[in-house]
Amino acid sequence: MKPSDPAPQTPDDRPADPRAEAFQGVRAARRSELAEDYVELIAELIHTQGEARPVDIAAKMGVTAPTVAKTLDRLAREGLVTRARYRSVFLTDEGRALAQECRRRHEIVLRFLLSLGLDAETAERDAEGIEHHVSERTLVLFSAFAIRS
Amino acid sequence: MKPSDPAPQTPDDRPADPRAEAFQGVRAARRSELAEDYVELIAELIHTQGEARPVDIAAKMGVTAPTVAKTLDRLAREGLVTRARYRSVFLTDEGRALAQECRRRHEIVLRFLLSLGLDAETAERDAEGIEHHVSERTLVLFSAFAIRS
DNA sequence: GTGATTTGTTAGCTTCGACTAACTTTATGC
DNA sequence: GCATAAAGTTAGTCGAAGCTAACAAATCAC
Ligand SMILES: [Mn+2]
Ligand SMILES: [Mn+2]
Ligand SMILES: [Mn+2]
Ligand SMILES: [Mn+2]
Repeated sequence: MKPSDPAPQTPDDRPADPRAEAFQGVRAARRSELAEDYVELIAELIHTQGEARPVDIAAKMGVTAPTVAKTLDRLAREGLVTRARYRSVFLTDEGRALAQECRRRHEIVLRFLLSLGLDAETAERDAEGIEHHVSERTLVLFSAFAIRS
Repeated sequence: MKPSDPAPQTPDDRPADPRAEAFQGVRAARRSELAEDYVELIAELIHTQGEARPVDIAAKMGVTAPTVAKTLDRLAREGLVTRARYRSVFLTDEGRALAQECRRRHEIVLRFLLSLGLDAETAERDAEGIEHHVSERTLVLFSAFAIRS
């Protein structure tokens, strides 16, 4: 009869499966990871060096200069940084807020791993990846554990 | 100029910066994340349903069927799965080994988060992302903590 | 001030991971 | 057995993130 009446199994963008929701959440986090690492690093460079130059960003990130340039353009498009040709990079208010939030998370995760007994180098490496995948709830527990230990 | 620069030159493909190494490690982990989630899920489907069908993979992953098809082709190219047109998917020995390893990590991270006091839903969601960024050393500490608590 | 070095940009290439649209094959219902 | 529904595939698009090569601008050394 009518092949279009019952709306069978995929009601629009509903996953309907808790697992699918988890994976979608992870994919969403993955999309913001790079922006987060960039603004965090830019804030740090501005703080320690006085300015954030693309060449330093490239060195710290371990990528080439053109990669940095393209990414910075994207961040500018997204309103996180401002830049002028051949000049160093600045954070917008939004970028600065994000950087601060990221730094906080990074710190919490790092201190937590260290308080668990992990060596500094591994802790830094793990934290750099984990920080983008911890919920606010988990951060609360991490903080509590680190303080109490 | 800044005389505080510790690494004045970048001779080969050497990062020379510990931070850059961390970021490169994270990027490497990112590249295997999807393959890991797929083989883990495929193993689970084979175990619980008897077979791993693309339609079920798509539902659990929360993506569309063509996305699954393309990813499965890539996994086949990489020697992790085998497939025949219109048939369900099988793991190679290598794929099965990877799946087992991933399941182990996933379990450790999940149990750790739960033992910290996190609710089940958030724990599952966080574990799905974190699992790809924990070193073996960290896993040891996670296991020890979960057992001890 | 000029030449060399460093830094930054642009163009173009590649792979990945997502999507939609359109099609084919397989399975189901009756 | 056949029509229809479900599952799977193919083709094509898009943006992100990496790279190299080549060039332009800025800065340094002197
Ligand atoms: Mn990070
Ligand atoms: Mn960080
Ligand atoms: Mn995962
Ligand atoms: Mn997993």
